[in-house]
Amino acid sequence: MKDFYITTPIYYVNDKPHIGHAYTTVLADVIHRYNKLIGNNSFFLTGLDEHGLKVQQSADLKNISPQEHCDKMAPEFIKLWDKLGIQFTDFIRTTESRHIEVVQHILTKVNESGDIYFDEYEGLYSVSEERFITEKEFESGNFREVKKIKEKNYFFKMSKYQQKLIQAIKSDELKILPQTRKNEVLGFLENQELNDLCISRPKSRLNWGIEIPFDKDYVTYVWFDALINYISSIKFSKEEDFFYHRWPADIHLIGKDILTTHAVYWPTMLMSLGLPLPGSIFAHGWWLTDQEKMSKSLGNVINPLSLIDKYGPDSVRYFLMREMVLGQDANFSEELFIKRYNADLANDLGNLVSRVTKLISKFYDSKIPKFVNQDSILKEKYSNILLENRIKNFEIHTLLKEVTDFIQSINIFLEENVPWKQAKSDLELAGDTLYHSIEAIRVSTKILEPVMPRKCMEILQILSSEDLGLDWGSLQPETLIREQVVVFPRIVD
RNA sequence: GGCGGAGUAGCUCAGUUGGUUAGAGCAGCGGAAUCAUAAUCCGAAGGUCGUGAGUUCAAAUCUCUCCUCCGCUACCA
Repeated sequence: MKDFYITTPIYYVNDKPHIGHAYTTVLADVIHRYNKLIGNNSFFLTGLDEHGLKVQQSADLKNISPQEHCDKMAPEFIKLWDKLGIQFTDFIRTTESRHIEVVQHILTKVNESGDIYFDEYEGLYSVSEERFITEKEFESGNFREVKKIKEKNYFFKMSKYQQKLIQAIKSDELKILPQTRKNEVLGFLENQELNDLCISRPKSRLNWGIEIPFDKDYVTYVWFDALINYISSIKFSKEEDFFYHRWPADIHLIGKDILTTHAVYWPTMLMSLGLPLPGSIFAHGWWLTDQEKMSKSLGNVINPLSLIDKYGPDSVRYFLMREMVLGQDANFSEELFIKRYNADLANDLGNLVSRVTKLISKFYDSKIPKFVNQDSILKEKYSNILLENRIKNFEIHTLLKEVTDFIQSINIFLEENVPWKQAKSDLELAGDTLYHSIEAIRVSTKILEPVMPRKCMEILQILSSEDLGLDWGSLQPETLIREQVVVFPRIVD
């Protein structure tokens, strides 16, 4: 069976990583880990986009070579991913030879198949920015020295695949999620004729790029180069078995700002190559901050990434996953973070762990008590969480809501059965209550583990059950509870 | 301008093909409990479901008017 294959965009090294990069990457990591949890082999690719004008300009400003600039930026990303516990399978940089070779191979192949032609391009050129600008950019009035100039370039026959692309999107052969993004792309494709894509830049103007293999005077347009990372990483054209064991990707995770490149350029490139299309493209929303509350003059601007140092990576991962509704924009503030953390992690889950483990220490000498009844309301509720479906539909947010609801029901279960009272008259009955409670905690933790790997491992270690799976009833009576620590200390202002 | 989305309790949002007193979490209020991280549980309160009209036995849910906000309208990366 083919591996599950998930990607993030490769991030442009012009910028230091910010919350948007972190969100996409955490989401990919979480989906990757969930797939492993349910028994799939999963391949998770992320990396860096290192060519193009802006990289060259950034390097020029610092008086270093573009490659040096990239080599300085790359560790910024890798360090952050390490901090956030990102377990990518491969990290690709577009300046690596393994990528460059594939890009050139593809250019050659597409050229030979007749999908590339040489033509004159006329556009609005900004002298100060050293690049062509769009009509929209021109209308914004932010560019002073704008000239209309002509330039010879190579074009990819994207328009040739317009109808085929519309068909693929309509039929969900290429699924674009969420639905509104699919509508957007279809509206765009059906209402106008697609133009061909200019895929080269003359070296006289820009030389930081991959040389066009059949014309030494040109380098490859950065998007044409960058998108190919999704297949160069997995050895397209080099190791067929390795490649087809992963391609097509199950999901390309992207921000909504790069929808067109992924939903139009990329699939048409694949069509030209005769490769299968990715299963889905998921465009997520953006993190917003309340303009009124976040202002420099008030001095209360917070860098979201600073929360990692302050409160730990796992709780940030949880917040990102829990707070953003699928595909929509979400608000970000430290206040929201603290509320969410205290409510779900400290008050509910963390406190519950203390509550139950301490009862077990007190009444059962720290050993998991025996159960009397096979079934309980908790076991039944657990069986209603359809983990696999949620993961297949990328409904991480809904899944987390279901798990927190389940955790709440453990607290209710305790209130109803009052094991601290039961224990005084009927140790066996109280033991049954506690077994079902602690097992419910264990499976909840297991489900949360892909989101909060380190913290959940701590809890599982307390229960001496790091190696147990998702099945209800795996926890064995007599298992020793280890020393309790406060896993999610409450945040007090 | 064109196409599309959204406007539901103080806040963040759920609300299947129209159908009993519109739901959840958080905040606030009252109470219970005291095993637990001043954590937990219960209860009440809180909404003319953006506006106006229409269709219907029945509309947050369908149709139309208007108001507000947002997205897309490519070949920047």
